[in-house]
Amino acid sequence: MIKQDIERVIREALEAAGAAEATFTVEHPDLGMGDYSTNAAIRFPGKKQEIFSYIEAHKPEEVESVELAGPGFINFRLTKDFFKQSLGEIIGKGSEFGKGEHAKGFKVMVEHTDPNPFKEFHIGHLMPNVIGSTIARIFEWNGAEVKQANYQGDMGIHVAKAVWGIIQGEEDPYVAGNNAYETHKADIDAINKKIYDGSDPEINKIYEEGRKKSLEYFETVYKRLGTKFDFSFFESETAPIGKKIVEDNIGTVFEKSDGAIVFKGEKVDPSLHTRVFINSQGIPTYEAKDLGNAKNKFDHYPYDLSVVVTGNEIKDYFRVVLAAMAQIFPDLAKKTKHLPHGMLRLPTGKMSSRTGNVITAEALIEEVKGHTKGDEQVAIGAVKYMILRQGIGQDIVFDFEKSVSTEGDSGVYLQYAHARANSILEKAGKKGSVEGEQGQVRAVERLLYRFPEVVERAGKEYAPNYIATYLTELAASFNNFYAHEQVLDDSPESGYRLAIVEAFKDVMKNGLNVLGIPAPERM
RNA sequence: GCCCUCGUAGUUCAAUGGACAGAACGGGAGGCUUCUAUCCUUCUAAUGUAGGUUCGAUUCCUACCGAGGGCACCA
Repeated sequence: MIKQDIERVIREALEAAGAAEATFTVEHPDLGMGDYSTNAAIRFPGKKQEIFSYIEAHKPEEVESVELAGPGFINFRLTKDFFKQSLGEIIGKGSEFGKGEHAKGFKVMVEHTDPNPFKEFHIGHLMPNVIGSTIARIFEWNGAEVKQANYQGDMGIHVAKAVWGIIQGEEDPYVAGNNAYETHKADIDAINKKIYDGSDPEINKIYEEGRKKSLEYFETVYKRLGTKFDFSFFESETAPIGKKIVEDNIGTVFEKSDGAIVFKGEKVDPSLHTRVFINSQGIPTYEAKDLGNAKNKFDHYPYDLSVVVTGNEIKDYFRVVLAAMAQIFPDLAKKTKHLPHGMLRLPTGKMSSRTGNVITAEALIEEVKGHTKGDEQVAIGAVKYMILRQGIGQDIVFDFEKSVSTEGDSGVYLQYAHARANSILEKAGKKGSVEGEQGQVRAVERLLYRFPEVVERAGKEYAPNYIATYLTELAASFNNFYAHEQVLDDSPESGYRLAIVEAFKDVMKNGLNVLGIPAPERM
């Protein structure tokens, strides 16, 4: 609202200065410089005074002062009344504050986590799970209709390896099968084919039992993490769909090569490469299944945007699949956004696992829980925050001490600030009031009203860390405010200060909700 | 060999082409403790190298150095 008003005045000023075509930005500068800032005048050194004067003379009523600073930035400082109103708005909207409509009517499918049955739910699955479900919530907060999908590899060589391991009576079937693949390749490949065509009743039975058990185990993990999927898709269903799509396009999109059916990506773009879509045994590979998956997902839910969250080691692979898809389903390819994330690493020697080199997600949570007095909510929040605090494409080195630190950059710090605000309100035993005397505008007030903009930007740029960073800054400014201002006294301003506490509590709670971090009322 | 990604304080991370490159932890110095596992103030310290584009570059371009990932029947 206010931002649009400022933009309008700037445009008028540029027109008046004969620079109607100029582009400019309006953004939040550092707190000390004001509430909004524009670079509109910077390109016109000769006219900056003229532009500035126009803006100053026509400033929106919510703007208290305008100043020309630095190399030509124009900074806007908002009125105390504006903050008073925004505080009232936050308290009035409560748990709705921050919800926007910029993605209203938009159907989004977010596919994430994608664990493979027969294998462990390891720490590598924590990344897509936490990031994917948060992206989904951010879109929801921006007004979109969102469905979350889990796409699971219940078919393929990795499953054949595990089934082989089960037949051998191995304690850890997948690891055993994987180790034995070089020496028993023919056997395992044969099992793979049998699983695919379902021709062997004995293998079918082993397969079905293992699959069921595995999926039940995943459900317990989702419950713990707070993930709810709207759809569960499996490679066993996308395989035939994908296979048919590929077969229908042989000669046009795909070609035969050494008995396999391949897509030559380099013919479209030299930075792409050739990939096999149906192998020489006639079994569709992951590539073909992904093609089938895209169509299958759209058939279940006609999305405007399909976000696929996976590890970034698959980035180049996905580009090739998308290039093939662009020739078959150009519309779906255009709607697909691949979101690669980094790896979650542990400091060396920090944890070891009995089963090979795999560390399960639950083992990590338990380890963190050991540092949180056994508090599950705090542990989950700590893990999620560590993942969300940084850019999603980067690898993370999980620091146990830091993750549960009560100060600084951690989930606990945010949860604690929220619980503390709650506790203050409870102790006050009364509602805050924006009608009281206001006093100085503090950093907390300057930050609170920005929350909806932060959520919007996080959605546009697929960047949950914007929200995490914002919340941390907000919590710090709140702690500062609390340390220096009397909230629980009888001064004329105390009612208003209490209102700040209340608004802070709402924004922090909403922020934690968007990130999927538990926000206990008390700790 | 080719294709991607990434090199920022001692450490872990930020920075839609903008103003003195921000935080947090660590380390130094103080203070507060009303409300938990406190918290606050202050000091310390960084853009891998060399060019280029720009009024302005951590950001864009080129080369080099260094790390990681990928490159046909795995996912």
